[in-house]
Order: sequence, then structure tokens, then C-alpha cells
Amino acid sequence: MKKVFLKGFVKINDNFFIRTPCEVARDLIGCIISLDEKRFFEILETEAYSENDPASHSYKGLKNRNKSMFLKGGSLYVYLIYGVHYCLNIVTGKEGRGEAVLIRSLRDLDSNELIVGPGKVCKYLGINRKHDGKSLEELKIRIYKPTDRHFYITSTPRIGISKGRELPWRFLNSFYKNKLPKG
DNA sequence: CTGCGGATCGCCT
DNA sequence: GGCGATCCGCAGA
Repeated sequence: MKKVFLKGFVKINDNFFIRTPCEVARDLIGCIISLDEKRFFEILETEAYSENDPASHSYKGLKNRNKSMFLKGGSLYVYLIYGVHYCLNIVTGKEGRGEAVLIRSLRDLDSNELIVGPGKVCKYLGINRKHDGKSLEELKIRIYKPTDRHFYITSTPRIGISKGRELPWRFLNSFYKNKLPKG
């Protein structure tokens, strides 16, 4: 049992994801995520995407490829990028909003290893197309929130996009700033 | 029906 | 810093 990591953390409640993607993305920094209650990861870096946002997959409305992004908050939107890597998003807001938060990097609480980049995040967590459209609840994925923050949060433009650069919708734990991509 | 391009990564120079 | 890998939904014809 690695529950020792959860001292000072509480399980998030159902309404956590029923907020704007920016609020959720910011609030996820410093949270602990676990798929199996064996391995625990601190979320270091996230990005917010919304429907009225040219960088977002939901920008042009509901399509077959982005339909999971329009599910209710707490659902997963997992897509394959460049035919090679998966990217993990957690949907926010009410059903039909087309908003989500991309998980960009983690810290393995066992090894202290940093897992930097959304493709690597999915590789480490074992996230793939089978997770797309499922909810955190049905997958038994737990997220815990710190009761007190002991770090600062930086926001920057998002990584790897051509449109929507002016929006500071990337959030990261300032302590790891120089180990993460520049914004 | 076809061609394009993407919320990336790792290896090469 | 540049490029190739490798998939597939969608825009355009």
C-alpha cells in the first residue's frame, strides 16, 4: 500500500470537472492521479482547450473523431497523434461543451522520475484508444487534491499549436519550470 | 476517392 | 534544430 503518498490529499468530488477548462487545468496541478492504487503520479503540467478556441479539436464542432470531448466532465478524450502517440485529456463542463484538459507531464512518486510530454504520459499510464470516451469513475481512476499548496503555478502559451498562441492556457508547477518545455 | 496535416517523440546533424 | 515515423478523420473534388 502506497497510501503514504496521500497524506495531505483528499479525493476530488464529482463537481471538480464541472468548471471551465482553465480552472480545472490550473487546479489539477499538484494533484495525484492513480489508475490502480499502486502507482501514484503528481500532475505537473496541463493545458486547457475549449470549443471557442482555434487550437482545440472541438473548434469546428462535434465530429466523429472528437465526440468524446463533448461528453460530460470527468470523461476521457484520448486521441492518436501523428499516428504514433496517444494524448490524454479529461473532459470538463457539462455534456455538449467540447472542453477538456490535456495532461502533459507527471512525476512518478515512487522513483521521482519526471514523465514529460503527453505521449509519454499515456505510455507510462498505459492509456490507449480503449480509454477514449470512458469516465474516470468507470475506469476507477482516482485523483487526489492537496489540502494545502506548497508551490506556485506558472501559466504560459500552449505547446505545439499554431493557432491560439496568445492564450496563456498552459499551467505548470513552477518548481519544475526548468525541467519542462519552455512556453 | 484521395491527400493532408496534426495538442509528439527520439534520433540525427 | 531538423526530420521521419505512421495513423486516420475530414475537407475538397
